[in-house]
Amino acid sequence: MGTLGELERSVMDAIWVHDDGLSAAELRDVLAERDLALTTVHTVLTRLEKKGFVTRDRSIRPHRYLAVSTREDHVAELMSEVLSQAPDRQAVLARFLGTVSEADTKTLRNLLGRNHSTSS
Amino acid sequence: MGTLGELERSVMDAIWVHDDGLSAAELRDVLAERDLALTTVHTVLTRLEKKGFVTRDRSIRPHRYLAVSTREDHVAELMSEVLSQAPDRQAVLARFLGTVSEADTKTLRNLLGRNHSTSS
DNA sequence: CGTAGAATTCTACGTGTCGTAGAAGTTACT
DNA sequence: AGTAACTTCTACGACACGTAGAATTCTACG
Repeated sequence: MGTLGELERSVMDAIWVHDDGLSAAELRDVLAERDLALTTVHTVLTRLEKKGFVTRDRSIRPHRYLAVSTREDHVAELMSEVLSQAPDRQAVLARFLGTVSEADTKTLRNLLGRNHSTSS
Repeated sequence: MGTLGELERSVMDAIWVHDDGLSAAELRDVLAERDLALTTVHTVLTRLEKKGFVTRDRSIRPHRYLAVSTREDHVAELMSEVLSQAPDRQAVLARFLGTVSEADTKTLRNLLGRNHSTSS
């Protein structure tokens, strides 16, 4: 239930870039290449709201649409979800490390380097 | 184009468990709870073949269906795909580490521990 | 070699989601 | 109150997927 269509993704991308939120009209302009009707944008926004990806500020008139979570949080959550699809997490993580770039592994090493767990 | 429907996922799960492959009839039995017609299983298998998730051994008569890659490889690939959805990979990885279990971080530490890159 | 029975392929339909947007309703400002 | 902008309602076509009947192709046995 967390899947996004193509237009929906584009809209989310735009919203994620604008942390202060945008109105439907602004969104239509940002997505100008698509040349969408304003109502189309509204429909998508309503669906994204229903899916829990955006909230809207109804207190001001051109309602402003805001992302519920950052793109990074969203993607991280998706990764966890995906990881949980396989029973053998270790095997998945091993293969995952094999597919990512050197820079990514370096990042992970850094992040894991500090904050060691002193368990058992 | 790498999405699986619900039945498709169930079928893949069954195929992934049986590394030696299964026939359509065997699959129907494995998915007995669903009480599917054999033709339904065939349709799904054909679609999964078209999507590149399974191959079939056409040399023997009850064709045997085999997974193209292991579930772990598949999931790892999905994770990489998802990760690439955000431009700030570092931020995603940081949040990702925040969402996974202690055991997972330990696994990652182990995997990253050895095999250091001696780059420049 | 012919044919029955099993297996495979072809075709199709119902439902749900998504891109798309017109029409109708609501709000706000003058 | 009228009008222009904004929002909601409703809808339709396309596509994916679950589902499966009908048609075709194999294969083994007599």
